[in-house]
Amino acid sequence: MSRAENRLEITRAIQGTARRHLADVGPAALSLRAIAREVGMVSSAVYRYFASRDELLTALIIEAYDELGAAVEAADAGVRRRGDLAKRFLAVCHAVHEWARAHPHEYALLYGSPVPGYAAPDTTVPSAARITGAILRLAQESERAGHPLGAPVRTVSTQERRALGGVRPALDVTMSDDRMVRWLMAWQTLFGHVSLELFGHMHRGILDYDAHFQQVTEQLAADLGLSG
Amino acid sequence: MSRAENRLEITRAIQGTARRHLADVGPAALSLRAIAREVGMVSSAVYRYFASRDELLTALIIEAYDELGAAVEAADAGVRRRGDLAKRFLAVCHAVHEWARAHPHEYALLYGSPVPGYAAPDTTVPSAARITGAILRLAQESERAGHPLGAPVRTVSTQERRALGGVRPALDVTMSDDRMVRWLMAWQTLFGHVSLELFGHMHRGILDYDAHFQQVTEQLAADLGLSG
DNA sequence: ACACGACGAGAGCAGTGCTCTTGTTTTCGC
DNA sequence: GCGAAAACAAGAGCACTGCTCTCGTCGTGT
Repeated sequence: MSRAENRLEITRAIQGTARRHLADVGPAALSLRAIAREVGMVSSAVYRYFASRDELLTALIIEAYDELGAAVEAADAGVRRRGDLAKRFLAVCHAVHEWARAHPHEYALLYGSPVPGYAAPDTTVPSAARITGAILRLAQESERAGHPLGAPVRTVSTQERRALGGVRPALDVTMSDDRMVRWLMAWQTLFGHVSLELFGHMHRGILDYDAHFQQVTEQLAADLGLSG
Repeated sequence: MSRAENRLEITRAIQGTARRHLADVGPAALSLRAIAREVGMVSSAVYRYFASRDELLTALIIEAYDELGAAVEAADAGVRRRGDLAKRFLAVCHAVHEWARAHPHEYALLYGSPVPGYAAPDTTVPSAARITGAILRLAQESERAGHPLGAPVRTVSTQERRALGGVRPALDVTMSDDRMVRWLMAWQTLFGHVSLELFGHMHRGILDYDAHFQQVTEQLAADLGLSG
């Protein structure tokens, strides 16, 4: 085995072990030493592969974003042929919900509190944009199909018009301002629901998370004008 | 100074210092030893006042919930006399938004990722319920005033009806199911917006957070049927 | 007055991220 | 093919962390 191959394999072993530890104990309790022990190295040796704990964390963040992004895109593609935009939107929402519930620590790493002293580098941006991009691409298709919004939107202020200016170039989508407002609200509701649920704020209030999520996402689809 | 007085004062000094450290470095980096140093004690002495780091954290969580709860209630009370429900709702939303921006680490402690290995005890529940309670009390008043929802809600499924069963006893409010669905969605949108903003997910997309928040909350008020 | 309990200090344990040095092994240029 | 250079693993060490245990000291209720 060549040196380059070996390096790749060990890097993968470290990241894989880190991933499993992350799922077990969460990002804040991730121990580089414990990872090294399991891989069969001494802790200092890990620094040959990742310059710091933060760099390892960045790799895990990108991996998680890409996994969630792939899940979302797969869910969309799975119903694209025989489904209308409402079905596709619901599939995307459920993909986010299910992935988050299956990987609560990874979800917390992505959408929970930022790790203190850690600032995500720009390398994470493209992977992060996959999820929001997949959602807003449905919005764009909806507009191109000429579907009106299900619930009307108030007049968009000029400040808000300016504020929205960054979304189109960042995610490479185009649509009217009022549609973007509704879809951004749906985006916030979706992640608000998932975060509040996963972080325990629905405890003893909502008795059936899945039923409530179903109701909320169907309502979002109706507000967006997706239900035929 | 009697022993009991002294104990109270030192307890407060520890919690106050902890609070300042929390605002500086965030919950995960909270160091009991550093707090002890600043108070002028050795770390082991702190354990006379808080049985563990987790117990200190619990005290901070309750303090933060109560502070946010008080801010929300004050915002509501401030416009109650001369304002309709729309103004009160907007005041409450802005209170949450502003408190979160002024105290990002405290907000993260409350609504961000749970601290690993820490489970919030039931003592935090009443304080946590103040915020959601203040919001849903507006919903109740809106219903009692006979205001219809601004955006209609789909038929509430029987599963969802059951799922909502815990909200009324937990927060001591009553309202119809469809109204509760809309208000819970508004609750999710509000905290979704704040979390996504504070945790960096609107970076380079939304160029003016305040303008967008204004637009979104006004839209929520309209959907809830609050705007006269 | 005295015994008990509260208290602060200190040492110590097991763990952390990270750095530096040391010895070994692989790779590459001549 | 050989020697220099780079890559690598290991270990010791530093400054931390939460937490426990012990040991004197001092305030307080009986």
